[in-house]
This record gives sequence, structure tokens and C-alpha cells, in this order.
Amino acid sequence: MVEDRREALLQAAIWVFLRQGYQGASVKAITEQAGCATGTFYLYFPSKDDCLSALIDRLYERVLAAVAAARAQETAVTDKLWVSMEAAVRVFDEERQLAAVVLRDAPGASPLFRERLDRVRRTLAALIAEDLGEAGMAPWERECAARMLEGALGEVLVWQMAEEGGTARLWDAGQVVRRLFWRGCGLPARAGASEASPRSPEGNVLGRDSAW
Amino acid sequence: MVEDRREALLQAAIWVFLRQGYQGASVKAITEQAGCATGTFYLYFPSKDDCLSALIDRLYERVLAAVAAARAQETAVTDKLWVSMEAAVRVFDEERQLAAVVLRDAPGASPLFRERLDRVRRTLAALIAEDLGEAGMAPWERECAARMLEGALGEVLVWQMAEEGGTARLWDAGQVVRRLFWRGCGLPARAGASEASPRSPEGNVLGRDSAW
Amino acid sequence: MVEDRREALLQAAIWVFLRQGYQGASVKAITEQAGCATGTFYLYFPSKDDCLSALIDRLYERVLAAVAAARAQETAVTDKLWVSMEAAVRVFDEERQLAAVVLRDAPGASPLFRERLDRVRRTLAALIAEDLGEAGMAPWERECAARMLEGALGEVLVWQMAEEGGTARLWDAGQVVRRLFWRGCGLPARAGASEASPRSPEGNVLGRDSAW
Amino acid sequence: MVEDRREALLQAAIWVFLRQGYQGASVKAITEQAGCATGTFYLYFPSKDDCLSALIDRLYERVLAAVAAARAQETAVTDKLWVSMEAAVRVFDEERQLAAVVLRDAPGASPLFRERLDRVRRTLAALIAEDLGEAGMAPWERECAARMLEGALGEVLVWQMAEEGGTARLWDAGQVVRRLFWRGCGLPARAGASEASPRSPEGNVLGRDSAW
DNA sequence: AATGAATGAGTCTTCATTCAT
DNA sequence: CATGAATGAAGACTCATTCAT
Repeated sequence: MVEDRREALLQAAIWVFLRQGYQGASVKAITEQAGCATGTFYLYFPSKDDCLSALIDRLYERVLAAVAAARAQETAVTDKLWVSMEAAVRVFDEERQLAAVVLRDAPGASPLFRERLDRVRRTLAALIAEDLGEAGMAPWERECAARMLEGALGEVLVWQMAEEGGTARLWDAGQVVRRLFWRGCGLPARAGASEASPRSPEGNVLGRDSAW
Repeated sequence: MVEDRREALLQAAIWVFLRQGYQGASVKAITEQAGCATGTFYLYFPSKDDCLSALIDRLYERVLAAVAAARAQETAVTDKLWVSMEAAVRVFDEERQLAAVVLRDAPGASPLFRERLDRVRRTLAALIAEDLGEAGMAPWERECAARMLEGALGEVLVWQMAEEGGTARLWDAGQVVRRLFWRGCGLPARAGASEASPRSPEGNVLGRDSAW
Repeated sequence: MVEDRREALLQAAIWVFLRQGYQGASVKAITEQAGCATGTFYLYFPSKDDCLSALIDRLYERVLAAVAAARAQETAVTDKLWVSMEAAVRVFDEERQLAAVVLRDAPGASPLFRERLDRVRRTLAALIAEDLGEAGMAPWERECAARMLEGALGEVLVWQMAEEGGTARLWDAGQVVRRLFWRGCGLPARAGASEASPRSPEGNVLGRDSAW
Repeated sequence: MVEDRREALLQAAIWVFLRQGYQGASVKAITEQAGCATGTFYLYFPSKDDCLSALIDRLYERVLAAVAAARAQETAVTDKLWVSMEAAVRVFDEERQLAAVVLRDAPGASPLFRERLDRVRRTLAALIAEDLGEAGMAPWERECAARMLEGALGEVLVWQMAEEGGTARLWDAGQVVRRLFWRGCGLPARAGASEASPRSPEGNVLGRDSAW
């Protein structure tokens, strides 16, 4: 089916970009990984650039959708912020390779991607900043804090992805970031937060008694 | 002088990488910007890759030197951490273009750079983690927190560098990150911290009475 | 019907070749213009080359047929030559797009087309040369003159086709060429020749009193 | 020397275009013929297109220069026209391969070349038309006649170039065209014209007694 | 030390042609 | 007959790197 091919190519692109970087990856390498001929790539993407753009869009569609869905469940502003962060971390965790490619390679690949990435980032940052505003933070700090959160999550993701042997503990790391950010913003402690959503097989690494 | 040439080439490389990205920049563009012939580049760098490597090294030499110098002035662990962050922000602010190139382009350019970048990052992260350990944070959280801080500072830097019209407020943004991180880690409030080192012309944007 | 499809493809090919040139035109563009799928093209032509070959053949079949028919009406050699030229111009005028494609694109496209084109040209040139021989011109000049006539008519055609706004006056231009060639060959003036076959809507542009 | 390389590439391009056509010729084939590497081509021409453009310009620079020089020697209008034609034929004869490439391949290669070619053609046609005007021909016929002459000379050139075995008699053929055109325009016979400039080794093929 | 012309491997992309449906 | 997705060879062009001067 048409969508299967496109999907296979996108997955292959993620796989190859992750290993060779965007610039280092040739279209030939992608199609070989996808199991089709070079020309086939161009039946699904106008250019190599458009392929990466599609990946960027894909990641943020998923993040935005998850965040929107999570927020819809809550009424209180701080609750919305709290679940938003969780939703974002969850998507990063589930789509870790896609996320690593987009967050690591796209910014340096070309101003084009930077701009595209920034559009969605601004959307997310605006959401977070809005929440923080309602929580009483001044405008400029809000923006900084929102960007800080994005950078922190991205870095933690890329860091964990680089760990050898599939021992990545993205989810746990995401929880740490969330907690630290939360407290840093002076928001009210959330009792039992950490136990609420253990996701890593080993269970939540943060003990109940942790000052965290 | 030999060092002048090398320096001119490094500056030219920063200038060109910042605008075209690492992969998008040709050696020819760099030498033209530096005012010398293409071949001359190879008298000072074995390859284009080595040029970026030199920039990575340069940034971290400066960061590490500044951090070390700042720490030497303090005795208390929390004080060391506090001034370390300030020192890092100061270097990022002073070498903003260099920092933007290294933090934005290097990770996506090749595994080679990722590795090199990671070596120094680990050094810094270890320092921060050590401080946090003495401040009572558990080992795993410490690492996460350290990475988070690095990611946050990098993101805020790149974000501000992208702002049009030279209105970048790197220093202010760095302060916000520092404060938020500090509180997030549950470290004791530092009275009057923000007023201690106003660097942006407009003065510190965070008013004395800010909850921050 | 089968012939309809083939005809539609040939018309589409003319349309596309005229705008993009033979090499610049893709089979896909032709089939899109013809309203069918890419593969369908190959049910009617073994290759893209054969399609242009078919157009070359088509033009010269028509020219040769018209010339033959016109000549059959006359008995005197000079009369045969005179009406031959008129017949050729008429076909070029009626099939101006086809003629423009064949005369403009085919020679440069490949030795293959040059050869094919040349075969028919030789046929026509031989006819003309024969007439000129009976009119007393030496063998070598006859050949030159015949080629000259072909080149002149082709050039005038392409020139007029390039004129903007559909103001092409192919027929008139053809008449001028015919007259000039006729006199150039030292053939006896043909009284009232120009009035005999006004074809352009505006009527013959050459007034009766013209030295021409 | 720099100009040598460029010249070698242009000559190689003529050689290859003549045999394979413009589109059929690869840059690799040109550089191999010129004895240098593929990339070298791009040190001298921004693109393959620019190479053909340079050839077009070169041909017409030479034609225009020769025509201008010839005209400068004459005062009477008909003399100017007469020597103009001779000059053009001489250049076509001397630069026969260049001329064949430009006249045969350029028109079909792309609208770009058509336009470029047409600019110079208009210049030449205007000159001829002007002369014919002073000789009493009506405006519209003048233009037709000028184009006709261009087409005739071009066709005769390409025709002769296609002859096998280097037996091309371009100069002779050009003389025939000139004579026929001259008489066709009703211009006064030029006594002994043909004997004035025998150029082909075999001597002028047109006997003194020829009606021509 | 400096130059910059030359190299040629490698890239993205196009497109004539095929063939399973 | 018709389709149009798939193919893969080929081509224009780039650019890091070298080296004779």
C-alpha cells in the first residue's frame, strides 16, 4: 500500500539519520534500508529535505496531540501544566529515535529546519508560558522557563539515547526533569507524583523517600 | 604571525558556520571570509572536521577555565556550584557565536563531534553532579539534573541568538535558568543573588521583589 | 478507438515538444497532456524516440502527399515546381506546430533523427533539383538551391512561430520566399502569381504593384 | 594558462556536441576530450548551459565582427550587402564545426538558447533588411528575405557538414546561396562576382559561362 | 608560508522504461 | 487495453583535499 511504502521510508530515514546524521545520510542509504530503489524515494518525497521536514512535523504532531489530549482532562491550570509535561515526555519516550533525530540533527542541518522546528517550539513554549503566567510568573521569566524546559527535555533525551546497550531510561529522566522544573518554578508540591506513573520496567527509580 | 592566521580562520569559521551551518559551509567560504587562499586552510587544520573540533575544544577550554577559576574563589560546596553556573553563563554570553555554533551544529554534524562534545560535557556534568551530591541529591538524579542544566543553558543560548536585531539577552536568560535550577534542586535561596551581577545594559530584568 | 489514443498522444507530444523541446519533455508530461497513464504511451510507441520519428514521418508524408497531388495537376516543369512550393508552404502553414517541432527540435536531438529527417529531405530536394535541372540549372547549383529553399522555408516557419500573440503570417512569408527563390533561380516571372492564392485573412500583403 | 584551458574545453565541447548533440553530450565526455577532470569544467563555466551559450556568443561575435569589418570597406549600400554575405559565409566556412553546433543544436536545446540565438539573429537580420530597404524592398518582405537568407545559409552549412569524408564545399555552396539570393531580391548583377573569390581548393565550381 | 587550479569521488535528482495488477 | 508504482542507470554539479609553483 502507498502509506506502507512511505512509512517504511520514514522509518528507514530515522534509522539512517540516527546513525549517520542528516547530512551524512545519502538517499541511497535510506532506500537500501527501506528495501527499494533510489528513485522510489522521490515518489514519496519531493526531496531529501522534505523527508526530514516530514519527520519534524510528525514528532510535533504527536507531541501536540498528546499534550492537547492530556490538558483536556484537567481543569486547574497547574494540573494542565503537570500533565502536559508528562504527555511530552511520554511521546519522546515512545518515539525516542524519531525525537533524537529531530532534536539533534534538525537544528544544525539548515536554517530551513531551524525555522520549521522553531514554529512548533514556539507553540509549545507559548502553552507552557501561559500556564506559568497563571501560576504567577512574570512574562519574561515565563518564556525563559519554557525554553529551558524544552532544552532540558531534549538534552536528556539525546543523552539517554546515546547510552549504549538499550539501557535508556528516558522516562525516568523525564520525570526528574519535570520534578525539578516544577519545584524550580515554585509550583506547589504534588504529593505522590512520582508513584503515579511508573513506566520503566525496573520500576520508578525515585524512591518514595527521596527528597525528590 | 602564525597564530594570527589560525585565529582569523577560526573566527571566519565561526562566522560562516553560524550562517550556513557546518555542513553547508565550504572551506572556500571560510578562507574567503578570512581573506586567504583555499589551500592555506590546510596549513592550519588537517581537515574541515578538525576545524570544528578546534572550536569545540576552544569553547570548553574557556568554560572549564572560567568555572575552575570561579570555584577556586569559594569554599562552600553550594557556593562553588552557584559561581560555576555564573561562570558558564558568562562565557556563553561572551562567546555567544562560538557557543551557538558548537551547541547547535556540532551534535548533528557527525558522531565524531558528538563524542568529542560529550567528553567535555561529561566533565562538566560530573562537576555539577558532585556539587549536587554534596548538597544531598541522589546519584541518578544528580546526573539528570546536570544534563538538564546543560541542555537548558544551551537551548536558551541558541534561542536568544536566533532573536533578530541584536536584542539578545543571554545573560538575563542565563540568570533565570540558574535561579530556576537552583530552586528546583532544593538549594537554599541566595539573597540578593540577582542584583549581584547585572550585566545586560538594561539592568537586571528581574525586579528585587520578584517571587524569583 | 486505438487510433484515437495514438492520435491524442501524438497531438500531446507536439504540444509538449513545442513548449519544452524534445529532450526537455518527459513521457509523463506527454501522457498527462493526453489524459492517460504513463505506461499507456508504450502501448502505442516502442520508445520516446519512436514518437518523434512518427512526427517526422507524419510531417513529410503530408508534405510529400500534397506536393505529389499538386504536381499531378500540372504538365509544364516550371508549373510543377511552382505548385510544389505552394503545396509545401500550405502544409507547413496548416501543420505549423508539427512542422515547428520537427524542423526545430529534431535536427539537434540525435543523429538518428537527423538521418531520418535527411532521408525525406533528400527526396524533396531531389524533386526540386530535378525541376531546376529541366529549367536549365547546373547539377551542383540545383542541389544547393534545393537545400537553400528547404532551409529558408524552415527558418521562416520557426521565426513566425516564435512571434507572440498568434500573429503568425506563415503563409505570407512562404509566398515571399517562393517569389524570391523563383526569381533567384532565373525562372520566368509568373503574372499575378501572388493574387492567385491569398490565404491570410488580411488578404495578400503584397500589393499588386509591388516590384515583387 | 587559464585561457588555454577554457579554449581547450570549448573546442572539446564543439567536438562532442557535434557528434552527440548538446543534450546527448555529458560534461564528463567533454572533459575527457579536453583531457581534464570533470570538476575542472566548472572552474570555467558555471554550468553546461553556459558553455553552449559561450559558443553561441563566440560564433556571432565572429560573424558580426567580420561583417562589420567588410562593410566598413564599402560605401554603396548594395556593396555593403554583397560583402556582408561574403563575410558571413567566410566565417561559417572557417568555423564550420562551431557553426554547425550552434545552428543545429542550439535552437532545439532550450528556449534559453533560442532567445540568445535570436537576439544576435535579429541584429544581423536588421542589417540585411536595412540594406534591402535602401535597395527598394518593402519592409515586410525585407524581414522575410533576411530570415530566409539566414535559414538558407544555415541549412546549407549543416547539409554540407553532414557530408562524409571531408568533402564539404561550404564556400561554394555559400556563393550559390549568395548569388541566388541576390538575383532573387532583384539586385543588379555583379559582373565577375564568382571569380573574385575562389576559395575551395578545386577552384570555383561555377564556370564563367554559367547563367549563374 | 601561501596560493589557487585541479582533482574525482560522491550527491541529489530525473526519467525512460517495465510489469504486476 | 490500461494503469502507475517501481526501477536503476545516468547526469549535472559540489567540494574537501592536494600539490606544483
